[in-house]
Order: sequence, then C-alpha cells, then structure tokens
Amino acid sequence: MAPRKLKVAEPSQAQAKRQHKADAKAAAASSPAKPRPLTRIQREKQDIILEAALEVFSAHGFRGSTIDQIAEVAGMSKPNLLYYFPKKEEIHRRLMSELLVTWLAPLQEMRADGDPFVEIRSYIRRKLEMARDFPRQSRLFANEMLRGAPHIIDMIEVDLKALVDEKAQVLLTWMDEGKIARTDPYHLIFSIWATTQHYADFDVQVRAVLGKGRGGEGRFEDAARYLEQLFLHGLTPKPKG
Amino acid sequence: MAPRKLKVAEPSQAQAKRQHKADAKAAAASSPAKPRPLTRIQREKQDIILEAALEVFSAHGFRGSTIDQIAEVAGMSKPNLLYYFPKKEEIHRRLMSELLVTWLAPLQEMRADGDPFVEIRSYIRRKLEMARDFPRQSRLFANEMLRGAPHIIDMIEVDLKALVDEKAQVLLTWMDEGKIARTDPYHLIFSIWATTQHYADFDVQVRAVLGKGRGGEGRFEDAARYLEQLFLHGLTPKPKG
DNA sequence: CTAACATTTTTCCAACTGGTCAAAAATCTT
DNA sequence: AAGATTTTTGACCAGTTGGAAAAATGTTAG
Repeated sequence: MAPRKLKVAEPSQAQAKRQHKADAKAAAASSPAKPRPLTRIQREKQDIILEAALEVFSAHGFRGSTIDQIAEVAGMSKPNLLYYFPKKEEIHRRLMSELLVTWLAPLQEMRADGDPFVEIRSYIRRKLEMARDFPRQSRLFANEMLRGAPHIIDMIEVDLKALVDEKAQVLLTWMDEGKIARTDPYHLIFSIWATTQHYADFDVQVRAVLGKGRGGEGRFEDAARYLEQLFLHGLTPKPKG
Repeated sequence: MAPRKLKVAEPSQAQAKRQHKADAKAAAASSPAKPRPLTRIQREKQDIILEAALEVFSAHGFRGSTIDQIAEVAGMSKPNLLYYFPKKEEIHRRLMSELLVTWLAPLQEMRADGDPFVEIRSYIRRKLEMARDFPRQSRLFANEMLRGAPHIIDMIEVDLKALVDEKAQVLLTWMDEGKIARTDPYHLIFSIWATTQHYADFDVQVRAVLGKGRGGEGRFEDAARYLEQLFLHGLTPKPKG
C-alpha cells in the first residue's frame, strides 16, 4: 500500500472577506467565484500570522489564546489580522493540517528495505530532533490530543492509522525474519512517540529535574544515547566480560 | 534520606466568604480569626466541586473551562459554587496540590532494598494503572506541564526533584552492583513516565490507531506486556534456541 | 494621474465570563 | 419554637473577547 498523502485544508483564506461590493455582481451571477491568486502581501502576512499563532496557541492552548495576543505577536492590529483570517478557528485549522503533514514525515521515512536497527534508530533520532527543534509544534499537537483531537480526529483515524498500519506491517516482517525481537509493533511505535515527544511537551519538568547542571543543551544528546540503549537492549545488564 | 513529604496548600476554603457581618466585631478586634472547622455540607460540597472541576479542567484546560460549566457538572448554581471557592484559581490550586501528592506516590514506593527488576516492573505497572484508572488526573497534569507548570513549578523544582534525585541514586547503586544495565537513571525515569502517561494523555490517538479491534479494554494489558519487554530486553531478538 | 482594488485603522457591539451582593431559604442550636 | 448561622438563589456588573462595519489609506494597472 502506498503511503497515503494527508489531505490539507483548502485555501479559503482572506477570500471570504474579499468578497466586497465590487464582486457583488459576479457573485450574484452565481459564477463559481474564481479563486483569485494570493498577492505577495497576503502570502507574507499569512505566514507571519501563522507563526505568531503557533507561538501563542502552543503556549496557551486554543481557548487560552486571544486574537489580540496573536495580533500583537504578529505585529498588527486585531481587525487587520481578522482581515486575513476571518475566524480564529481558521488559523487553528490551518496550523493543525500543516502540522500533521510534517509530523508524520519521520515515520514515513522508515524504509522496509533498510536495516531494522538502523531504521528504528534513525526514526528515534529524527523524532527527538523534532522535539528539540520544533517544541511548539509538539505542544500544539499534544494540546489537541489532550482535548480529544476534535479538529483532526478524521485524519488520525484515516491517514495516521493507515500509515501506522503500514509501518506496523514492516515491523512485523522484521520480527518474522528474526531481525528484531517479537513484540507488539503498535505499542512499539507508541513508545517511540511518547519517549521523544516527552522532551518537548514536558520540557519544564525535564529541565527542573535535571537541574542546572544537566538540564542544559546536552540533555538531548543524553536522551538520544539513553533511548538508543533502551530500545536496543533494555535494562538487562551485559553479561560481563 | 527519608522520602520528603510534599507540602499541601492550606485549607483557605469558604472561610474567606464566611467572614460575614456577624464576625465583624471579632475581626475588628484583630483576634487571629480562629479557623472554624468545616461543616459536613462544606466538606461534601467541596468534594463534589473538586470532582466536577477535575472533569472540566482536564478536558478543556484552565482557561478553556468556565465556572458555569463546573457548576453545572457539580449540580449547583455559579454563585453557590463561588460560595465554597471564592476564586476559580482556588479550585485549580487545590486540584493541583492534591494531584502532585498522589502522582508521585508510585515512585516513592520503589524500594532500594527490593529486587531491581521487580521494583522497576512494579513501578511501571503502577504508573500504567494510574494512566488507566485516573486519566483525568493525568491530563490535568499534562496540561499544566504544557503551559510551563506555572502553578507547581516550585514543587517540581524542589520536591519532585528531590524525590527523583533520591531514586536516581538507588538506580545508580543497582547499576554499580551490575544488577541492571548502566545507563542514565534520570532519562530512565523520564521514559517510564512518558510511556505510561501516553496511554492517558494521547488516549484518542491510541484508540484510533489500534482501531476497533484492538483499541478496546485489552490495550492496557498489551501495553503492560510490551513495556515489560521493552524495559527488560529492548528490541534485541533472543538468541534462538 | 486616476480608477479599481487591496490593506489598515478606527469605532463599535453583543456575548461571555469571573465575580459581587442582598435577600430568601434552609439548617442548626439552644 | 425562636434565634442564629449557614446555604442558596436571582439580579446585576465590569472587563474581556470574537468579530462586524465602514471609513481612511495604500498600491497598482492602464
């Protein structure tokens, strides 16, 4: 089965508001409203807004964030922001669909024809790097999950499930070939997700517990080393010698 | 070092509001406001409110929850609820401090004088059981973490850190004695937290991915089996025979 | 340059929310 | 049962928030 592409939300941006009086005739004529291409400014501003929204949403959650806050971070006025995204929800929707695509990329890259341990190790690394480099996205995602994934439950049930099913199959094959230990492939994937995202989502806790000394930048390297050991050998001590 | 007890927030309940005209004289006399004991109704109602608040907060986050919602779930009017907890924040504070205490109990139970594998295995089991039996508490906690733990950062930095330091020491001893593999004890604890809480916090995802067939009640048993294998042996296949 | 269109700002509003207050109702004490 | 106290309610309020309207200001193609 080919790795299914995630569907992304339609454009549907400023358009809504752009339907001014001027277009009234055309609209009334029930013509299929040709989707005029975005101007340079529109593209730029939308990106700025999305970046600001990511910052704010990931820190305070959807309901905890106000349009004013986002507008401030984006460096524009609230009505101005609403000109580009007529609804607060629309910003969130855009963010979420972009998110899912990039979020699943690491798993998609896991190749059935590679060496199992190399593939799994690389996957863990990539996931950990994402936790390190894109913690806001990780938190946004976690937030959505905590709420029961109201906005992306469809994609989770369809696209994500399909991808995981596919990769679980790959893992099962490896197990059949005796290349990795026989175990539950789904829970294996869950444990990789959990252990890596933990470093983004529970960052405060990780830092606080590690303390000043070890909570610095080195913590991701330590985590990588530890996880490698965990997934390779678990906690069984090496037979000495 | 004795396992330090977590400090719990003061009573400070309805009291505030209970300072009615009747008490005015006494208060004016600057007597140290003897903390009259709670009535039966007060205790009951507070419990009902806290239960309702847990339900609502864990599902929508602090800012995403309204007093009205909590009151509705608690089966009382908003002003009535406010009679018992004059501030929304107060409810949350109570919930959080209760939470931390119960949340750390499983780790505290890990005994230095037990068998390492038995102790670790039991710890994982307990944590997994908490994810299964108290998912709302888990989500409440995750929520707080995602926001940067604003309300409990002190306890995290002091009490939680102390506890983890202590147990990390225990783990290190076991490693020195060659009873478990030498690895980073802190990250080991993190990985136990992460993998177990995942089943509460990302429950929707877990269910969706496992699908109708395997997403049922059996998933916790499967998880327990998988995690046991992971932490014991990792993914290295058994030398056949 | 100017008309047509795109962008921004100013002013405003209705719904929601956390919280107050006084009075009514229920409960407890003696 | 009466009086004191606690609990509950209904009306109300001020601040916040998402969003609409329209006027003002840019921008750009002809």
